[in-house]
Amino acid sequence: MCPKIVDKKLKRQQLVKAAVSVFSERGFKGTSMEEVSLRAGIGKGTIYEYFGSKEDLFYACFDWFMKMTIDQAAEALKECAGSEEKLRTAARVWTEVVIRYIDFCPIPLEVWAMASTGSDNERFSTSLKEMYASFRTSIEEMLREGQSSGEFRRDMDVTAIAIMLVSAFDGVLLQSLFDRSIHISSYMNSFLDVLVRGMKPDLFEG
Amino acid sequence: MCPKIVDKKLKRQQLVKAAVSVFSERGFKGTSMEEVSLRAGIGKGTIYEYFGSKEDLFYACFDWFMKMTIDQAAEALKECAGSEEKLRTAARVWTEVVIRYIDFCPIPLEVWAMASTGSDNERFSTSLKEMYASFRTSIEEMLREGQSSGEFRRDMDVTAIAIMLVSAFDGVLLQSLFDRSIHISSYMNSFLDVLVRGMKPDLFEG
Amino acid sequence: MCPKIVDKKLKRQQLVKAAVSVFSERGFKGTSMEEVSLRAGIGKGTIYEYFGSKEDLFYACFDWFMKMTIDQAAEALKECAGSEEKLRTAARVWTEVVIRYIDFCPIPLEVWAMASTGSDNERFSTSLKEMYASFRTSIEEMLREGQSSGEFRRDMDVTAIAIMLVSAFDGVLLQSLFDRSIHISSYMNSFLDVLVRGMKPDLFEG
Amino acid sequence: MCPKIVDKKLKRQQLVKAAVSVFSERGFKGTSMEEVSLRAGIGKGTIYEYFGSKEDLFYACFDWFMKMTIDQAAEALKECAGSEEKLRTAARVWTEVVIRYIDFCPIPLEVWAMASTGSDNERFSTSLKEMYASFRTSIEEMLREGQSSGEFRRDMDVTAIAIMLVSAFDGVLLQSLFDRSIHISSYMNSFLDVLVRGMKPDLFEG
DNA sequence: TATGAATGAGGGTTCATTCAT
DNA sequence: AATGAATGAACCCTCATTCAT
Repeated sequence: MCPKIVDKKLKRQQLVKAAVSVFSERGFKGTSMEEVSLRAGIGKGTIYEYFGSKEDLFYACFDWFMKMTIDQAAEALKECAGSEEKLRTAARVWTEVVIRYIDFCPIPLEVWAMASTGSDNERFSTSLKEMYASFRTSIEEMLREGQSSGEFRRDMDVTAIAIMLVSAFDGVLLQSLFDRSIHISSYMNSFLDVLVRGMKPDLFEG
Repeated sequence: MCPKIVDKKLKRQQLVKAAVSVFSERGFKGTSMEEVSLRAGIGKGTIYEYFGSKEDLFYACFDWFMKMTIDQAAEALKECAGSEEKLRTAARVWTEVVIRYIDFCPIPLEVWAMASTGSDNERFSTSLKEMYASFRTSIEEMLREGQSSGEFRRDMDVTAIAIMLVSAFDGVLLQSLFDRSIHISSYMNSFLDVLVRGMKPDLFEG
Repeated sequence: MCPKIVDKKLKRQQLVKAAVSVFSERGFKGTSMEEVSLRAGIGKGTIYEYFGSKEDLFYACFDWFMKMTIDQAAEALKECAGSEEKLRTAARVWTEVVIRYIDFCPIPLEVWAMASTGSDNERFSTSLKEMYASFRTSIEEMLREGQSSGEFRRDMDVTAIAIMLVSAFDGVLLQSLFDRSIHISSYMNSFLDVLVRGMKPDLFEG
Repeated sequence: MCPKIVDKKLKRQQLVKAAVSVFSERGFKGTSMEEVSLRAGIGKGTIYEYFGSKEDLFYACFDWFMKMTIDQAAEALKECAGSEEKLRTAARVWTEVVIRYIDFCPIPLEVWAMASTGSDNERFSTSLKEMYASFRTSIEEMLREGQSSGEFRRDMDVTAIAIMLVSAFDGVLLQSLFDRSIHISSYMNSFLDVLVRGMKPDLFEG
């Protein structure tokens, strides 16, 4: 008469949480649906009530990671005033995410690997491209804003800087994974010091 | 007395070549030994005459990629004079390798993913760490040389710059994989223009 | 909430039954899990729901044979009075088991072979040794009982007789396997007639 | 002009010797032709110059064991006078063979296992049957001789005793394999003491 | 005659997915 | 809605045998 009332949204989230931890530890192919179900404390078959396939589940995990990152960045950038401050804030947020969620960082790495191989992973490469485009555009805007305001010199290739900054951000994620003793926070700052100096207008220009 | 005479070294190399192309397309787990054997034009069992396991074969592929990169860099750096030139040359070599071998770049990516998950891949994470340490040290040396010669300012964090540069290099590899339309060469140059400016001593210092 | 309900114990037993018949026909190495699954009328993968490996399955088959033999012997010996009667009953039970289960006797033979070669079959050799020790001890007890009661002479080497009797029992199993026309039952009796006569005290002793 | 002169007989024997040791350690299926060739110090393909198949090679090993046993028995029995002495000599020879060649005894065991399973091992079961028939007949003859000479009583089932004795001999081989601490020699003697007493005519018969 | 590189059929095992309950 | 027993395709690896040299 009255089927069991279940908060499917909530259960789905819990399932993703369990899956994230397993995928992070074992990688996509190394993870079995059975282990996910055990970690989540539910039956193996039940996963398929929430996700159509292992890939769907994995995609949800990646999606969680992406959204979490974007949210944190948006939140932090809301209150920033100057361009340089924004840039440094973006770097700080990314650093914090990497440090805080380092255990789950194998997931985006795995997605990179999946997107770069195989042709049937349209979904992953599309998401990745969108995310990158979005990040890059954000950075570009910051830089352009800085140019308008006179904070940054006008003769620099904004797109290039943006792309390379995003690259550097990805790179520190990678290195943090293999060598967790690296203090990416201070490195990132020292690096930005130099880079920002290179972006400042010449003093005598004015 | 007179068994079939075969150049095992050469055949091994050809096998690695075939394996590199399959692993690049399908990833480690997605690659079957059968497909490698077909691509190499040999029998499935023959692979095991040259490599003890699928993992061994994959490691050989990664090793090939690593050595190839290092060799090209060493070759190019031999004739460089100034520190900035060295830095730019290193960037150029990396860019060229990425462009030229973009189809095989999924392999280091896969290795990154393997090294970050699972604990039974000691070999891969060790190699990776060594390679990173070596790259970082090379860059550090260039920077320090520049400091000694007065090309670069003394108050910058050499280690931080080195780590972040290596990160940026890795990052462009990643982005190139997902968006092959990116002109990493020019981006890399523009980026270095800015960074190097930030590393130059203040004019009025002297 | 209501998964498929299966009597796993029962199904496990049925699986062992099927496996016993295949292993008997083809030997351990000659048996494929596929054939076992076909004989059992289930899918190949299903076997692994019940047994962790082929060796586990085989061990279960041997275990079944051992336990069955021991049970039958214990049952029959319960009602025996005299020592000679016990001895003859033990012989009869063994004979009956051999005749009745002759088709499955290759299994203990295979275990013998496995236990005598290779060092990674600890489990099998341990079980075998335990079983032999148990059999030998039982026989020894019968003989000693007979000595106490005056049925058997005191100057015989009880351990030696016990060991040799167990050996003879094994031996008839072997010969029955290769030549099924042998009437082991009557041979066993005739043999015991002679042996028992040799074990009786000299008439004039009293 | 003049092909290398090789003593094929000798080389064949050396090959069998190597094969015997490997088969004994690893069993038939567990032995690879490669390991045999290594142990024999020759090329893998060379084995096939001397034996048509792995089974042929194994058969040769078994044949070596059989012939060796028979030869030793024949040699020892040549000089025996009385029936009991012959019986005891046969037992002693068997015991010595088992002790001396215990490391190679897995081979007849393996043959038993092969002959009892599979239908395509005609050769092995035929040889086994012949060997058993021969052994049994020899024992029977000894017993009958003893009956004729008055050493043994006439009312015993000679065939039964012979079969059971052969069984007991096989059995001690088995037990020696699993428990090498057993002193089969003394056990065999003690056992024969009892059995022979049971075979002696009643004193007052005469 | 001797060799060992090459082969490919075969087998144990895993696991995403299905479906009866 | 939830479950877990069942499945079978897929895959890594072994190894007896062949054959070019």
